[in-house]
Amino acid sequence: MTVRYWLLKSEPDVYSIDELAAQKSRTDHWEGIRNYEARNFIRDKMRKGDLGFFYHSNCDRPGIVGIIEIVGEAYPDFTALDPRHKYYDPRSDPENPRWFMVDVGLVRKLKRPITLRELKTHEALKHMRLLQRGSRLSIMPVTKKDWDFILKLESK
DNA sequence: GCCAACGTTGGC
DNA sequence: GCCAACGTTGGC
Repeated sequence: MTVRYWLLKSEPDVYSIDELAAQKSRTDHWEGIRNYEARNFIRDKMRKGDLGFFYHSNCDRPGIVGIIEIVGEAYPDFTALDPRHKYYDPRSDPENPRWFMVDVGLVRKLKRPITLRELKTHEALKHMRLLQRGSRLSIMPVTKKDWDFILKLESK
């Protein structure tokens, strides 16, 4: 079973990598995905043991700040079913849940953030979905080649 | 704070 | 099924 690689976006004002680091056993659920393509990735393609980049979006210095591991298969996003929750979606039904979440564990923070700006300077990464104009997808696959390339930047 | 690009909704 | 209007994302 081969490991897949992912990139997961979060706004640090909403949920930062330091908040994940502060959790018990540095593990938490990844809530609030409300986009069908992103949902399909986590529900249908993510597997326990896959790895992901933790990406800070909509902030001063957007970029990759850490590595996380998917620690379990997707299950229904309970925040969509709770009327008092800000992520409540009345169209989600407990019998037929519309939204899903996964649990993730922090593997480590990067030694330094690898910013979006830096990623954009590399011709080799030009094809990445993250770098496409207008790309807003919050969960996306990353090829092993790109994964390795980006991790090499960390020590440069 | 601005705004381009995007995904979703809903009238027709 | 089309597509205009809308709300959201997210870089800058």
